[in-house]
Amino acid sequence: MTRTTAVFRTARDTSRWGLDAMKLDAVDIRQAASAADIVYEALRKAIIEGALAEGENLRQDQIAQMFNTSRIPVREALSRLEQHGLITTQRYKGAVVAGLSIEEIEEIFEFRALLEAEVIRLAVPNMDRRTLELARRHCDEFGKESDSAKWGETNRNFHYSLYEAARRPYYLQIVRASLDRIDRYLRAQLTLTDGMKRAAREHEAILEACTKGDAELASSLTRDHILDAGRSLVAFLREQRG
Amino acid sequence: MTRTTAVFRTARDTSRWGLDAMKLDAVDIRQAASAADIVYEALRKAIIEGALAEGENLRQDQIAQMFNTSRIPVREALSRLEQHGLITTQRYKGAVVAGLSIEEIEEIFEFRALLEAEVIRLAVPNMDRRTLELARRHCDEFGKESDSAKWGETNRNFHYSLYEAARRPYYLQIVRASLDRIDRYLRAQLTLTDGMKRAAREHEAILEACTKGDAELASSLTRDHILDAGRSLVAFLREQRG
DNA sequence: CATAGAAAGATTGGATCCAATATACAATCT
DNA sequence: AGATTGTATATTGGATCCAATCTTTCTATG
Repeated sequence: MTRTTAVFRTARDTSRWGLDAMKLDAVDIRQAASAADIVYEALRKAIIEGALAEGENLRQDQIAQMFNTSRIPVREALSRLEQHGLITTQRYKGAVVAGLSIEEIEEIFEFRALLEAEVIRLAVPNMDRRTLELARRHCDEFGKESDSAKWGETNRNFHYSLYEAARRPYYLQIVRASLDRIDRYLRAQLTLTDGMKRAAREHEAILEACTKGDAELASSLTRDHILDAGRSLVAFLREQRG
Repeated sequence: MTRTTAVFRTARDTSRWGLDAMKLDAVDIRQAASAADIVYEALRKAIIEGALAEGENLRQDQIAQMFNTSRIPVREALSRLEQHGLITTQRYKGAVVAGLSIEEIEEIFEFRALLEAEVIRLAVPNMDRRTLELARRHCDEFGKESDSAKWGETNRNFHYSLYEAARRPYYLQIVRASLDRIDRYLRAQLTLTDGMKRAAREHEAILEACTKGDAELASSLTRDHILDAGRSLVAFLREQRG
């Protein structure tokens, strides 16, 4: 391992040798993921996609064995998940996948509507041809996917490709976190209703407004898109939960 | 320590004995803070109040010794601080108190204006007499305090006492996190300018609008209050940083 | 038989130890 | 001298061990 480091250290200064010719990417080796990063990302993905049911118990030892590591990185991953509201923990009792009440879900949708409507309003003036083309490609993906996991991914890609143009990293971080919290419920509902077709239509309309440069229209469409999704999800859950 | 635990364990089941008569508060002993909680809160407070300068190095070992504990709880505390954006860490290099660029500060103020204006709009219809009286008391505190740490605390108390009425825990969590990030800069500026007097006047106006039940006015006053503070802070920082 | 209380097992929180990496500095070569 | 390489030290990441607590099971007793 010491050898490996030495190799990279030498490789990093490309001023001499013929290294330039090798066209190595300027990857910063130090950003390599830690064990905690890997565990965190895996658990986050599992929770978001609904692979881990809400209320499910997360035992440190068990997770550690899954990832062939000790409990220390697992604890750090769990700590991060708790900060993001994806799990809840009790001292000496452990962690469970967080479940959301219908009221909490309603609040998050209301919040997202406010935030994302503003983000896209700020984004529209900055959208260049590349952004719109990228969003167009994501938008076209919707027709093809029926798997809810992939659909959810495409949904994120579409919205974020537009939101990026707002150049508001802090807003986007919050948007991401709030979507993380309700994505499972959204995906579960989309597969069981005609929500996907409806969402696809609304995405088309949003993209069109962006292409025309109509920030206000894009904003209000986004707002309605989110509120509609929230309403039908809540209706679905009330049915399901009784 | 074992003795102490035994005492608590016995005290917890109040079914027997004459404990009911003692009118003990129903404090859940299990919520007692862990070492990580204590370290986290202390560091968070220090960063928010500006006691720890931005860029300052946070050594795990050093902090552990300060709190008479091992590095494990310290690591967890640092992890939480990083999730909240109060510090930045690099693998094998450690943690430093996060600094914000002027652009980032502007973005956070813009974000807060959007969010808090909405929160207070939602809150006004729910404000009862107790809420308004509490806010009034906090508002009256402003005249007395000139210490920036206490002023900052009073400022939070005032705003949150109104925001609570919105009954939107998720919104409030985000509001709190975004204020945490810029509080240091705000406090530093307030002590050096006449910002405190101005803020006090604006607080009076906001409280008055709430008392009258004018949600739209309270919302727009809050929005302006935050944007004004942001603008003068940014001007101050541009001066200071050159 | 039901239930309070105690013992046993499981699980988390924290301490200590080892490994991996970074930084600072001395040694060496041109 | 200046650059480069090796080494020593400091610091973080991860593994293992112990203590504190929760949960379950068992037992005694009414």
